[in-house]
Amino acid sequence: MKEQLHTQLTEAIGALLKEAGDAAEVPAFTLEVPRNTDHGDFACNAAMLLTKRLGKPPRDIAAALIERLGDADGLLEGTEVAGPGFLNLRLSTSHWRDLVLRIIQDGAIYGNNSAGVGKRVNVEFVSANPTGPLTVGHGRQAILGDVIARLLGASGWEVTREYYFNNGGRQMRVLGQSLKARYLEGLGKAAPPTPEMLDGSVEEWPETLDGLPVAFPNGGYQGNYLFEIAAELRETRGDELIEEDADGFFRLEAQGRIFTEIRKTLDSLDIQFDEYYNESSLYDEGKLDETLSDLREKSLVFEQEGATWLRATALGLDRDRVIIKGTGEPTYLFPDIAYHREKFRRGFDRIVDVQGADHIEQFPFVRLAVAQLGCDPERIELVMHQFVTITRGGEQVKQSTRRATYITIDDLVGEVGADVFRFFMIQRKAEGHLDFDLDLATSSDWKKNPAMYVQYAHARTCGIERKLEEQGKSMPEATEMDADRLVLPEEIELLKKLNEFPEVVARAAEGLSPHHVSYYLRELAGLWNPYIQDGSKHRILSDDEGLTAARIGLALAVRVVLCNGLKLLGVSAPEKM
RNA sequence: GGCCCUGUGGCCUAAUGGAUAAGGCGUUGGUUUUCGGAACCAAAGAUUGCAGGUUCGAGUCCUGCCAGGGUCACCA
Repeated sequence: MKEQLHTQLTEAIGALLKEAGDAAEVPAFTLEVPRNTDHGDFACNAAMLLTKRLGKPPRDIAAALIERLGDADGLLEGTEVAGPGFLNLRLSTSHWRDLVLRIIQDGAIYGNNSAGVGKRVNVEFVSANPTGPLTVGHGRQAILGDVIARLLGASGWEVTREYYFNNGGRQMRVLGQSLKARYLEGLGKAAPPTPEMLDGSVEEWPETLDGLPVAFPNGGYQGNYLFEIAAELRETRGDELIEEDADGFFRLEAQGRIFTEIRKTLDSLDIQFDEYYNESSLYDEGKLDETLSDLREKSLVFEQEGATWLRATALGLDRDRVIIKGTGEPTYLFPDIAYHREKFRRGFDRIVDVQGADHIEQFPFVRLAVAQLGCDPERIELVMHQFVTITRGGEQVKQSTRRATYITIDDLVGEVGADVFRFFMIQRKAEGHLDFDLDLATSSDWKKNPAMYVQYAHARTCGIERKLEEQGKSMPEATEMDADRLVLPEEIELLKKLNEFPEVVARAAEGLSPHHVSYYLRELAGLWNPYIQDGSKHRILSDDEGLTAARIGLALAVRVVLCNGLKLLGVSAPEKM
């Protein structure tokens, strides 16, 4: 419908330009739903864009356009010139009549669009190293990535959700050492570090304490989960693992168990991945060597002080970076470049990386490096998100990774539930700081809790159907739902809101901005809850059968949109609360 | 110090370059005390951090400054 209007406008503008002897292309004008409802259902800015080319005042051009547009084949009921030269277009009533029926008929697919049909997108998110439980920061990323994937899916894209499993490097080695230390400590074969050593006030650690060696590495992982794994190992294996390698058995054991826990956590949030891309496969398949020699061919690699460097300054960046350490081990950056190149080779039209603010510095290096390898850098997009703070009782909860006093996703989901957790995590745009207010999330005053406010709006639409049943009446046929009977201002408001949904989805998907959807749902619920609340003003189930059918139609349409919207957010749409 | 992100009513925030900057929380004043179990209406509250610039038009884009956060590893 919007497309039709757009086409008609383009034709009218083209005709106008031709008349004026201007053969150039029609400029890209906007056709949008104005904030102010007095400005019609759509507003177009074309006239103002043409002032220079036509040398006429914008309002005159607008008037000429209106003349040529007419009623756009019955689509429009009113057109007018407004403000500095906007074209305000009002849709004919038949459109509103059709809307309710269309929503009900489309059902689960209402709101979808075809922007990405035939194209493939890769969304990489979480990608946490299995060194410990997922924290709240990972949680934000998990929900962001998942909802972005859902939005792109609703826009016709073929989506691959990917988790980059990065199990090489020093961190994992330290993890193995930490686990082995806990194991030995429990057997009385090693001494645990003192609290002073752990909190960083002792720089040089002693090799022994009370005659026992200190096995725990400086900077090791202090979380309780390692004690638990170690205890389990002692229970099942006794002391037979003493000779096992920290970087072998213990590292793999820790990695395996922790990753299992991570997947459990993700599962509890209803997040599944299509692909766990293993860093080590880049080594096994020679992708690193290949990338290195290709970069070398471009003179982007040099040796210095025993290490191999990427000449990033040649790409306009402010410093060069080591890609292979003096030890022969690659840094994080190197496989990451090869990895992104592989994403291109795997045939994705669009590559989306969801990353935390701490990772941001990495991105320009990867992007410019793969660009040198023949990949179109425009096709990689970064969704960067700031961190999450948690507030309880009006005070910020202190978090420290080093001391392992962080709050995990499991903690939080256990407290507020997956639905509230998900909704809260996409309430703000990604680049902004997010404060997770536990008092609000667990509040018994549910009206203040936006997740439940929206869910409740959905439950209420279902309540009407139950009520209908109680009264022993049957659901009216779709054809009886005559939206012409919906004439109250609040009903028109609702119809317009429902009409907006597909555009909200399209915009959120294109801009990789899930928060548009949560805002929209909050607004729709904000219209619907008061409407249904005040039964005296506009009863839905009344003696007037025609009106009843029309309002049931409205309720069903609202239900469809709330349900679809919540589904995009991965939040359940309960029929009863 | 370099680079990145963010500055919007008292608080939290929204706004594909569009018209009178939109919600929620809180505050104040009414209405309602009942349902289809989470009430409604109204009011107050803003120089969109500051100063320039770009143009028909800037919260949005550009430059400089100020403030907060992040990051500047042969960590990941």
